[in-house]
Amino acid sequence: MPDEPYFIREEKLEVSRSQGNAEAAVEPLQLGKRVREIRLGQNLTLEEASKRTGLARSTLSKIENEQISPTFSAVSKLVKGLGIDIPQLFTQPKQSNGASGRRDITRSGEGTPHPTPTYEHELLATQLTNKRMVPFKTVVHARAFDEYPEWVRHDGEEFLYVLKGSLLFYTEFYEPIELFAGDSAYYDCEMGHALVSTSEEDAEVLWVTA
Amino acid sequence: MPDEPYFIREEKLEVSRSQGNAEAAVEPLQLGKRVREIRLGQNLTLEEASKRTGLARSTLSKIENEQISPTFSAVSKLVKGLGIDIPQLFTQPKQSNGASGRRDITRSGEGTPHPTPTYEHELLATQLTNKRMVPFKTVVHARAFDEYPEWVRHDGEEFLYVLKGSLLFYTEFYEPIELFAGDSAYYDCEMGHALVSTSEEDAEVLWVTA
DNA sequence: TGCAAATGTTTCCAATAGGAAATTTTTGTT
DNA sequence: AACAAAAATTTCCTATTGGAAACATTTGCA
Repeated sequence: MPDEPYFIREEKLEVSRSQGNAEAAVEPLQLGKRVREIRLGQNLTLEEASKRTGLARSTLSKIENEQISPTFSAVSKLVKGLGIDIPQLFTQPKQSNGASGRRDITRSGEGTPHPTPTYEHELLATQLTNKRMVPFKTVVHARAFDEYPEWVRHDGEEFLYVLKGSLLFYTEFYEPIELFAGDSAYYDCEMGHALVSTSEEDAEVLWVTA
Repeated sequence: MPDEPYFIREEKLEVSRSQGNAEAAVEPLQLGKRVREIRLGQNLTLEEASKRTGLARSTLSKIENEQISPTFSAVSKLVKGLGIDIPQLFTQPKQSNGASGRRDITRSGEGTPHPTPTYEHELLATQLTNKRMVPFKTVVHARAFDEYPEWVRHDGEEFLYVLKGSLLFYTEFYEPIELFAGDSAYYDCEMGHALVSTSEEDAEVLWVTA
């Protein structure tokens, strides 16, 4: 079972989801569909997308139709060329449709899970693509700073809000500071950062990246 | 735009989203290096990592030594099997490069108050300027939709998370929907929107605009 | 030191990704 | 409807990936 990542498995049963949004059926993520949505969302033809990404028209077609599994190099080109938000690729699709009247509701606990040894992420609003922000709720499993092999660093800015419990907020250029429920922080993600729970129960935080 | 809260307007959102530029240097070096760091950080041998990810020992070795560019399928297995934080894989650690090491902590209740008839905002992280996002916590005083003279509309996108209580989320193009603590929403702000508390106590929400 | 087990690398080859061009499908126009 | 142009898919081929096993290196221990 741990063989195929859950979001790639193709023939998996369709978990039907309650709630309005009609038609449910959370299809396991199909990278191709995702890419196609994003491309069409930008009104690009394969030819144009090809120019932007440097990938052949035929290759793009095959990727979108799930006929091949692109190499990391190809995915990188896609990401750069189409300005794709990385987490988008790893989260559920779902049509969001044009104009600026988009809306995506995520019920408590119904986000897309993404566990790591130190954090347990729950990605929110994953049905919308092309978002400026990436929101997710996280349970902080880490109990000591040395559980992190290295600083977490990436592009952009991050807003952090402590929902439950307390934690130590480590950053590369500042002293660690303890945060409690209701506290928040805003910081540049290029600066190494890491969280460590200090409360009895693992702390819970809300994170938004842009 | 009518009704745009001034604090959003003033915040100078410099949302610089790099859109697709052709060609571009791809293959952010050292995917392999990062994988190795992460694996060693977890004290795993290639053999163990192989079991966890379902990739052959030799394949892992080649990935780590940058001898091959793994397929998306392989990368996915890596991510799932080793619990890798996705953005970490696609971005460079970029060491001291960052002049950007800003950080702003806001203690619970210590934000900058900004009351209106319907909302009571508390602006967070106000010490930092030039942010991409504007986070604020809000108590929803409104008890009926008609307390709003007109739709609230402004530029950008908004993420909403219900901290306490329950409320009705009115939007211009959708049916109103009731949200409870823990629920969240992501929407385009050009679409009229408004909140109305339905719980005994005024609902509290966290808002992030970009 | 010597040797065995464990870990990591390389080789070989079958499977498959990616590009160019041919083919098919869709779209728009008269 | 018929045709042309645009867009997407498929074909064919070469280059590259990924797995099994051989090979090499390191580690641990007597």
